[in-house]
Amino acid sequence: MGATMKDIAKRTGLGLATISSYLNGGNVREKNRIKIEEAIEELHFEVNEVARGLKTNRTKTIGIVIPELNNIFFAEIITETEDILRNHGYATMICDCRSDEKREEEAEEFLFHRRVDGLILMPTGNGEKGIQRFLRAGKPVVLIDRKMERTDCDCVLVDNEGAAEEAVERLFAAGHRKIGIIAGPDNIYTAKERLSGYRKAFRGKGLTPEEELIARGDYTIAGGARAMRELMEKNKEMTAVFISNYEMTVGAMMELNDLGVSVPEELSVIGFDNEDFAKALRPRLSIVTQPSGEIARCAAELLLGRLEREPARETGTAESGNSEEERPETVILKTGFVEGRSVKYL
Amino acid sequence: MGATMKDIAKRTGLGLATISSYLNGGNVREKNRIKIEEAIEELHFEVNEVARGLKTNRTKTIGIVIPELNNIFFAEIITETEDILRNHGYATMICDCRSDEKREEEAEEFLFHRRVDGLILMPTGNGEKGIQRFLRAGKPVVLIDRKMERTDCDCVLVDNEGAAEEAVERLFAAGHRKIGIIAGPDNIYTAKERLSGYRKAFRGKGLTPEEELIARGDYTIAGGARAMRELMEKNKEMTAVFISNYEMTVGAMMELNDLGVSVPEELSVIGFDNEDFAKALRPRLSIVTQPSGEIARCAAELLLGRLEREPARETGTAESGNSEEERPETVILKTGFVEGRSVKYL
DNA sequence: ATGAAAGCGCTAACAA
DNA sequence: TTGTTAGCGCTTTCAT
Repeated sequence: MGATMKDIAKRTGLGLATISSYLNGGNVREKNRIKIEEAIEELHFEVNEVARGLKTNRTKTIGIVIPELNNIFFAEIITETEDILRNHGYATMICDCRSDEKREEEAEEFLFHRRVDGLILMPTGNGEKGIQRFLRAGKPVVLIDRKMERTDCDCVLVDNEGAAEEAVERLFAAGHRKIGIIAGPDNIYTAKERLSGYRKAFRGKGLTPEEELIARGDYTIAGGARAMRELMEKNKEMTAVFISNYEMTVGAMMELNDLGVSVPEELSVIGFDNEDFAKALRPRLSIVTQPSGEIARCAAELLLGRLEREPARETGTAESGNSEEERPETVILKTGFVEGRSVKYL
Repeated sequence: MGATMKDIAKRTGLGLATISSYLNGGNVREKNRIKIEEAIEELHFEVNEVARGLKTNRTKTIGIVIPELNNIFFAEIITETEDILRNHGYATMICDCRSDEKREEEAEEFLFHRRVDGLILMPTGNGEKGIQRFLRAGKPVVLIDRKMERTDCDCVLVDNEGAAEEAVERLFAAGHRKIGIIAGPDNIYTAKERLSGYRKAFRGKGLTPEEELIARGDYTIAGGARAMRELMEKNKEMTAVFISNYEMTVGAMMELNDLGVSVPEELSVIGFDNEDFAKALRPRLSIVTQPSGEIARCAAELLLGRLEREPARETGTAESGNSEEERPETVILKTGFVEGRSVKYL
């Protein structure tokens, strides 16, 4: 089932090359063009991209590995990326690794076997093995959200440290001093940076935060709830909290609900990400926002750029061609802040 | 770059068929097995699934077309589906068509050209053209969330009408009579069903809802907000509202915030989907929930079932083989209800 | 158990 | 401009 170019050739009495030429926008005599188009119509011919991919060694497919699809921040990035890539003729294969390092590596292997032309990765683990495989094959890799020290590829980040610092500074500016933080797991890049920004804000005031004010969440809703409870129990004098990712923000707000703590009267709160959620809360939550669209555009641009520049270089020769252009780039984007009514001015 | 089976054959002195046999779990003399494994190791050989797909006419890839990836309900289904499929060796190509019929059809064409083995579709439009293309080629299609009258393929739905009816009945049971609804666009299957359930609940009480109590949203956050405002303006006596999808629930709650309406004192509310959101609100929101995991499992199961049953039937012969098994199935799943504190007992 | 050879549907020289 | 031909990397008869 499914007509092939050969069928079209036979039907029109033309050669394979002519059909191929037509299909790829080459010059074909008007008369033949019409014949070909008729044949295509009648035989319901549709190009087989798989065969094309085998021949050209380019599948026009990009792999995306993501910790959780079921996470609005990542999902937003993916949507936009997929859109851009598809507009450039690229399909995307998405693998959700459920924040599991092993599954992440399996996904990379899986995608490599399917010969995707490039990889967009929001890393869960620190394993470079999967990435190196791509790099060695001359396939571009773009990291999103998290940096990996030793790996040589493009990278799109936001200024996590600055974002956290600014958020905490706002709390200071509102007169707060006993400011808690719900931090993330310390093996995650963004979590480290955000905690570091929190500390930096204290340092800027010549202060050092008490250790009890720092609660560890695990970037999940449940973890955020747990951390908030812990914070409330250990810090009777705490007047404000900064929550360092979206899921934990949801969890923390749930917990405050359960505890019957009123915001901002009894506790001021600044959360993270997802404007829609923030606006639906009462009172509206002040949050740090990340530019997901811009992140997606940057990542897609970096990837497409390399894809067009290096025409599937077959040889893995160490010598780099166009020196400047080939160097990995790191783009750092600014975060935003959306003011709600969850911070009380003391 | 990248070793091929031919390289392994040369290296080991064996024939291509033997390597292929080894790779596909066939029987190979112990001695040769070791040789092959060594060669694979040294040459960094990795199977080329593209070539395999061309030969076998099965890409082991499933296409998914979805209205909005950036929508928690769909995203949850996708995550689970992708997981199951990948565990069965299938990759998934996801296309977000942004609730646009034209883009939906483009996506279907796009995926067909890439020769995906099957399609999971959460339809936006009513165009059957894209689907027919798959069906004609003997490729299974599973519809999720929305039925299409004239199309002959498997389908996984929830009991939308029943869910809405039950929700409204609960409001009746709490003593409400002036119950509004934020309905969805009437060209969307689920929206029609849910509105119908609302009407049915009234009928069950021997009543008919006033038309002013029915506001049209468009299944978006902004639309939900708009509809809620409209409802509040037109119905001064309204004591309760049922909101018929998640995005509109978020929007409606935002609007109630802005209007300073307190829930449930001034207005009782039942929303839709997303337990996490519902629990983070104050007071907790009562909601109808959909079994996204189960939907995903059903869809994957139906698809994999057909994929295994019909071994890429080449011929498009009209006669159906195993009569019973081939008939399209429609699965209708039950919705759930999570009780919050957003309904006042009058 | 293994090898030889044909071919999946396409592209890309090279000729004509 | 068009036709011929040789693969891309794999699976799959059919022999051996």
